[in-house]
Amino acid sequence: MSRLNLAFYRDDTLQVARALLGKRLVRVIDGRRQSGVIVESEAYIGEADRASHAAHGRTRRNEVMYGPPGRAYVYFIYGMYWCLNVVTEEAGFPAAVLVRALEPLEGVDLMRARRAGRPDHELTTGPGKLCAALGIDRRLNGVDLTSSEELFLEDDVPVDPNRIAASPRIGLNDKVGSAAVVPWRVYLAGNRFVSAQKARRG
DNA sequence: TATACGATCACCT
DNA sequence: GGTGATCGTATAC
Repeated sequence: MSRLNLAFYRDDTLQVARALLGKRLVRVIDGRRQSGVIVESEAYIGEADRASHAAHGRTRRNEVMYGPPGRAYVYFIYGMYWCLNVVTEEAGFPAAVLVRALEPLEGVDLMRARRAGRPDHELTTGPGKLCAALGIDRRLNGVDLTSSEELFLEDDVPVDPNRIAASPRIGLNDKVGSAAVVPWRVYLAGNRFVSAQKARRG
């Protein structure tokens, strides 16, 4: 299994969002691997994207998005959840892909322990859930995914492009205008680990 | 210094 | 269908 390299992340963000589907997200804690296949992601592209954290320019919070590609951008939301992004494109241009859902593969026992009381099919079916399951928090913000020993991505089995579906991104405020409707969420159609709260398009 | 709110989730009816 | 939890961040005073 080979690790994704810098060139993978430096690419066009929408391309990376699609290419991440089927890749393996690996978290290593105390030498134990916990991993899952990415089945859902969302692209956030530049300051012109009004739904992006970079929509109002560079701040201490979003500065990792402005840095080199291949870094983890981990942010805190709603007072209790963490979300994981991978930074894309050239340094200086703020763009990233939010990892929204995983199909668990390795270390499921550890994920169950961190998500006590949740059934297996709800361990990683959302951006907050997967960070809880894999023990991802602010300590990993800015980590270089091309060299880190605790968080990285690997190649896995190729995905049939025909299985990739797209939809508007989830959870955006109406105030972001047209950014709320562009189909920058992508996912593996039919996969049971795609996040699916309520009825949802796509 | 104060305040409003969010790239969510779980639990309620 | 609706909403409370809970706090870092941005922005307004």
